[in-house]
Amino acid sequence: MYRISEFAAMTGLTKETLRYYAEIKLLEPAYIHPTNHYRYYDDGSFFLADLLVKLRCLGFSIQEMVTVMEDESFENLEALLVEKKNNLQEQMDRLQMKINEIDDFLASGKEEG
Amino acid sequence: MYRISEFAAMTGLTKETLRYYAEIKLLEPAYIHPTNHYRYYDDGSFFLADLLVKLRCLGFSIQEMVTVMEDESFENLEALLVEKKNNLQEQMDRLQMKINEIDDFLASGKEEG
DNA sequence: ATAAACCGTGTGGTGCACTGCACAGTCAAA
DNA sequence: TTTGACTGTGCAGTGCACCACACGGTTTAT
Repeated sequence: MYRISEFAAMTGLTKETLRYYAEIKLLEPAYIHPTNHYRYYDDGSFFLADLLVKLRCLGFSIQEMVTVMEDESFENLEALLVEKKNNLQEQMDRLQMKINEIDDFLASGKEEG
Repeated sequence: MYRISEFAAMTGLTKETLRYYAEIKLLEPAYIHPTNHYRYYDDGSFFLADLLVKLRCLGFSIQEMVTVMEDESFENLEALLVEKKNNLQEQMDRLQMKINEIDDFLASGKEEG
């Protein structure tokens, strides 16, 4: 069982983020001391926190991560990953369109100037 | 000279956005009535507003647009567009990396499952 | 026993780019 | 002249994902 600071160091999340994740029930401590309310995390918590860090890095929003965590068997995870991938692909397409627009903009500027 | 609602309809910006842009001196009305403080816009305003809409669509932040507008001759515009294009390219690269990570994630999941 | 380090709660702040609302003055048409 | 549409100001709120801080209790090491 790890206390919040130790667990923060293990996961790369800050203490504040861990408290926040507990508050919104995204990642609840494995155990909370009944009198002093200290949060304790275990190796199961670590597995989940590690997954959250990965998902966050992939661009998952808090709400999407909540959806992932709500399904303890993670059966939805693959579908959500595929969905996120499509999402990212659309973002890329939009960025490419903007780059093309800038190129047009620059080209038209050169003709006039 | 156009009043704010008419100008909003012309540009596609909302009245509130126009007031906000005036407040932060991104796009100031061509004329402000001295007693009732009504904002009036003209065709020069329209040219600028149209540019702002395009830049916003390209992903320019307010601060970047302010930088563009500060230079009335728009001599910096081309350099800023090139910079923004590189910026967008980097964003695309990061997105591609995330897509690759998801593919790895999905592939590793298939092996184990 | 005491000091340092740690933990809790609660609340407010951050940055971005607006949006919404209340209240009040103003203008245009009938 | 009255009604309704329009405009102004000022300020609070939005969503996201936290961060910072004050204040006070707890634990750990010396």
